[in-house]
Amino acid sequence: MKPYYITTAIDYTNAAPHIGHAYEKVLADVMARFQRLSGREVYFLTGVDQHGQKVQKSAEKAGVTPQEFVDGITQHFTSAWETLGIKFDGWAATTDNRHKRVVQAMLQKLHDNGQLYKKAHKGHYSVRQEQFLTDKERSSDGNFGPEWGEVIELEEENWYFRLSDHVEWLKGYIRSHPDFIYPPHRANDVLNALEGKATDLCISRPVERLNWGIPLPFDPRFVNYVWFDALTNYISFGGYLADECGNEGLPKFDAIWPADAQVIGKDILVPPHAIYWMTMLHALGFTDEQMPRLIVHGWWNISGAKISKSLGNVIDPKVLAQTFTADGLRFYLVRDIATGYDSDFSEERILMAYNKELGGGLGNLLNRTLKMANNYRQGKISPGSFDDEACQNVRQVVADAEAAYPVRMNGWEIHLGIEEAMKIVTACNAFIDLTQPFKLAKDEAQAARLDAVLYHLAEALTHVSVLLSPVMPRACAEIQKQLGWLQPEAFRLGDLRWGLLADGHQLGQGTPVFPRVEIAA
RNA sequence: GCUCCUGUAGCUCAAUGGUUAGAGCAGGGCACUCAUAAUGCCUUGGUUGUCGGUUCGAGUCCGGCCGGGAGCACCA
Repeated sequence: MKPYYITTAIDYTNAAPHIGHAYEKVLADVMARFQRLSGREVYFLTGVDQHGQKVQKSAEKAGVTPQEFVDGITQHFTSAWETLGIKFDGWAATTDNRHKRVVQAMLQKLHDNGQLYKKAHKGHYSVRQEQFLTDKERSSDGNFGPEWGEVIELEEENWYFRLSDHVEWLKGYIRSHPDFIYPPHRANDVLNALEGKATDLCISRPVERLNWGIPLPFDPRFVNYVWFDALTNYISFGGYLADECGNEGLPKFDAIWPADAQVIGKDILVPPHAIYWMTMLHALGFTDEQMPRLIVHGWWNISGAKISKSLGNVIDPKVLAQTFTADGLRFYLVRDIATGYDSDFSEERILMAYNKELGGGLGNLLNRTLKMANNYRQGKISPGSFDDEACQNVRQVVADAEAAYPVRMNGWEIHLGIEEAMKIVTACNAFIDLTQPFKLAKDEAQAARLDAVLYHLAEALTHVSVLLSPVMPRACAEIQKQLGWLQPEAFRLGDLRWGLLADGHQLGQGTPVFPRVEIAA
């Protein structure tokens, strides 16, 4: 099976990352880790979009070169991803020379094939914003508002991509490939946007207006503008045209393409990814079988401005990670939203998810299990010979969860996959209250039963630690450390079976993995 | 304006046209003491936005109205 190639949108290096950036990367990272755990080879690409006018202007304002400026902002991203445990294989920075070479080679190819042409455009131009204005920019009275400053008539030559040549193909492709976009209802938006007259895509800016970009190889008076630069990262850093461009240190393109998942936000589906990106690939000669799959996620809405009072700036992922640990934040970000839909970020909810589900549920289960095992058996456990309905039920819950979990995860229903794993936690806590091992310990005649109960708890927890490891890699490693069980490097989901802990297994000491967070109201 | 989605418990959401519309959280009560004031059990709570239609039967299908949201290609 080909490696699982997963990408995220590359973030614009104009400002530091916020919770939305973090969510997308966590979502992709969870899927990448899940696929690795499933035994699939994975290539996970993420990165930053460093060119463009906003960067050029911000750098001028800051009195530094554009490269110095983007290097600074880029560090905010890389350090945030390190904090959050985002484990990517490839880093796509659009100022990377390997990327520039591919963009130029690609543009040259399209130029040679007659897919690009030059024409003059006359329209309303905002001097202050340095951009042409469309009717959408007009205010309700039909004029351009004061925010645009002086608006003049301007004629300018630019290069265009024959996007309209590929629209009919795209419509047919979307209709015949229901899996192209997840969730599928988004495809309607694309088809709706494709109704009406198709127009071509402007892909350049004169160097006088924009110089912070990649020059067109066949016309150096122009710089490439946005899409053929930013979107191309998915293939340039995947090894596309690597031989021809002399690029090294990249994957074998034929081996990893097409992307199994291009994780993007709903704001950049139409038109960039669903229309520009797809027609670009088609123009380059990619076949239907070589088209990527788009995973479109929703947004975290910040409802009301008052939620950050007691937490400080709540939308800064680093602050949240400090309060709830990186894994606590990762858990919340994929637990409290359904992929493709929006959710409201709420301080109350993240506090609840952390304290109740992780602290009171999973963490406390581990802690009470380890304390009892250490108090009654010096931490040494044995399955023993005792069995009853309660024990069987625990094993059944584990088996059911492990059957449902990969189905949910593969279908991008991460929150439901998590729910499956948490069912084991709930069942184990009920199992303790039912069997009352702390009472069994006082009765020597119940020794065999106590052995069975303790073993079932520790074994079930081991399984949970594997299932949740894509979501909370560090916390699950800590849980496994306390359980005295080291997950083998090559351990896969398919290796999960009852009896991971050997007879006589020595458990470690328990320390709260998710210490309770107290927040003053 | 055009296209599409949506309205179910305080909140977030489930319910191939078929028993008495379910679950989690929040709220209330009880139990327990191994554990991070943790856990378990029980429980209150709904005229399914509204009006009409189709049907033996409608949360589900159709239409109107009211409310919420999304998208509509040379904006990054």
